[in-house]
Amino acid sequence: MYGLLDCNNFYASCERVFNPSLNGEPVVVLSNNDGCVISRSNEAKALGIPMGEPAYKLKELLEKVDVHIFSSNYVLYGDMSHRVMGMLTEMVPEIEIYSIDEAFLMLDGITGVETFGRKMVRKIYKGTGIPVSLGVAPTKTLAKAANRFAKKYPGYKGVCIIDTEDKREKALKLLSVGDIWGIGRRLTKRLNYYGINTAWDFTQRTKSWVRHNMGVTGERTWLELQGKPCLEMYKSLSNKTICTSRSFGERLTDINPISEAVSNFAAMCGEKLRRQHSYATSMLIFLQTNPNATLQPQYYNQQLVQLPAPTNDSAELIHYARLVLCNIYKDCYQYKKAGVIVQDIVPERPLQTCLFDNRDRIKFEKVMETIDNVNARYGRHHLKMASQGFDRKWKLKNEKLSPSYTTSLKDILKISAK
DNA sequence: TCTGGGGTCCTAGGACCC
DNA sequence: TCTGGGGTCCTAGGACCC
Repeated sequence: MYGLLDCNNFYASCERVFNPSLNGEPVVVLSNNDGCVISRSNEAKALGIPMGEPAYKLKELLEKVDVHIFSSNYVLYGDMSHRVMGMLTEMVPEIEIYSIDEAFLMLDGITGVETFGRKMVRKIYKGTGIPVSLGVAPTKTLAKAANRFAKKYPGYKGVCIIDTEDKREKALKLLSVGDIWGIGRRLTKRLNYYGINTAWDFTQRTKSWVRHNMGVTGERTWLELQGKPCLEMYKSLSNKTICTSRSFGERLTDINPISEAVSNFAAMCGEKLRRQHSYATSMLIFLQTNPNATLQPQYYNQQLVQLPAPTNDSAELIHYARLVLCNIYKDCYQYKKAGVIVQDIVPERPLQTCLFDNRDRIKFEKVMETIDNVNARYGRHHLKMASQGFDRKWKLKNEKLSPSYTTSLKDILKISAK
C-alpha cells in the first residue's frame, strides 16, 4: 500500500506555528514579489479568495475583512518541511519526498494501517505544529485521491483509506476527472467534451481509447485508477535541472542591474549544486519582458552554453552567464524577468574532465568551500562575487515577510512572563 | 509521371505537478 | 500599473547519418 501525506495549507500553517494569534483567522501567503496568492488558510478559502489571485485584486476585500497577509518566507517553509520529512523518515521504511509539503510513503508490511496513520498525523502535529492529512491506497494515484477525501471530509479525521473494491468505486464516482492527479485543465476540457465527468466515467473507457487520446501518461493514470500500480517509489536522487529565476521588483532596461541579477542567479545555482554534491554540464540563460503587459513591445530570448567541464563553481557559472546575457540582451525593452537554468547534472565524483581545460579546479573548489563555510556562519550573501553587486535594483518585493523564526538567531521567538 | 528505408540525436513545445 | 517559481515527462519534427 502507498500513503500520501500532505501538509494542510502548508505555507499558511507555517506562519501560524510561531504566531498562534493567527489561529481561526484568515491567513494568505503571497508568491515572490508579492504577486499572487499561493496559500490560504481554511478561513481565507471560506471568504472566497481564489488560489492564484493577483494581490492587487484583494484590496477591496481587505478593506472589509481583516485578512493576515504574508510575503513568502521560503527559509521558514523549507526548514519546517525538513522537520516534517525527518519525522516521516523515522516512522516508515521508505519515503519519497514529492514536494515541499508532500511525501509518498511505502506502507507494505505495516499492520493496522488506520491506527498507524492516525498516530502519525497526531505525532506530526504535536512535533511540528503543522496539521497534515494522509491518504492510503494500492496505487499512488488512488492514494492522492484518498488524500483529497481525508482533507475534504472532517469525518475521516485526517486519514482516508481505499482498501476494498467498494471503497474504490465509491471514491471514483465522487471524484471529478479534473481532480485526478495527472489530469490538468486541458485534458479535463477534452474529457468533458466526450461526456466523461467523473473518475469513474474515465475508468469505464477502454484502454485503447485512452491510449489513443491521451498517450502513455494517460494510460498509466487509467491503470493506476483501476488499482494496478504503474508508478513506483522514486528514489530521491538529485534533480535533473536546477533553475533560479525571479521577476524584478521594477522594470529594468539597462543591462547593468540585469547582469547583476543574472550573476546572483548563477551563484545561487552554484550553491544549490554544491549542496547536492553535483556538477552541471550546461547552462541556459533567459530574459523576458512582461507577457501580461500586452501593450508593451514583447521580447523573449534564451541561449544555451556548454560548459568546458562539469562545474559547480559560482565564479565560472557567473562568467558564462554574463557572456550569454550580452548575446541575448537588446536595449529598448523593459525587462521583467530573467533566469539561469543549469542542466545535464552529474554526481561530484568520479568526474570526467576535459583535456584542454586549464582552469585550476582544485583551487576554486577550495575557494567555494570557504565561501560556503563563511556564509553558513554569518548569513547568506555575506561573502560573494563582486559582479553580484550591492544595488539589488532587481530585488523583489516582499513587504510582509515574517521573521525566520527557526533559522536566524536574531529572529528567535522571545517569551516573557507577565 | 514514377526517387527508400531505417536509424540517432537534439530542440521546442505541450501538458502536467506543487 | 499590478498576475511566482521550480520541476517532470512525452512527442513531433528537423537535421543528419548510412
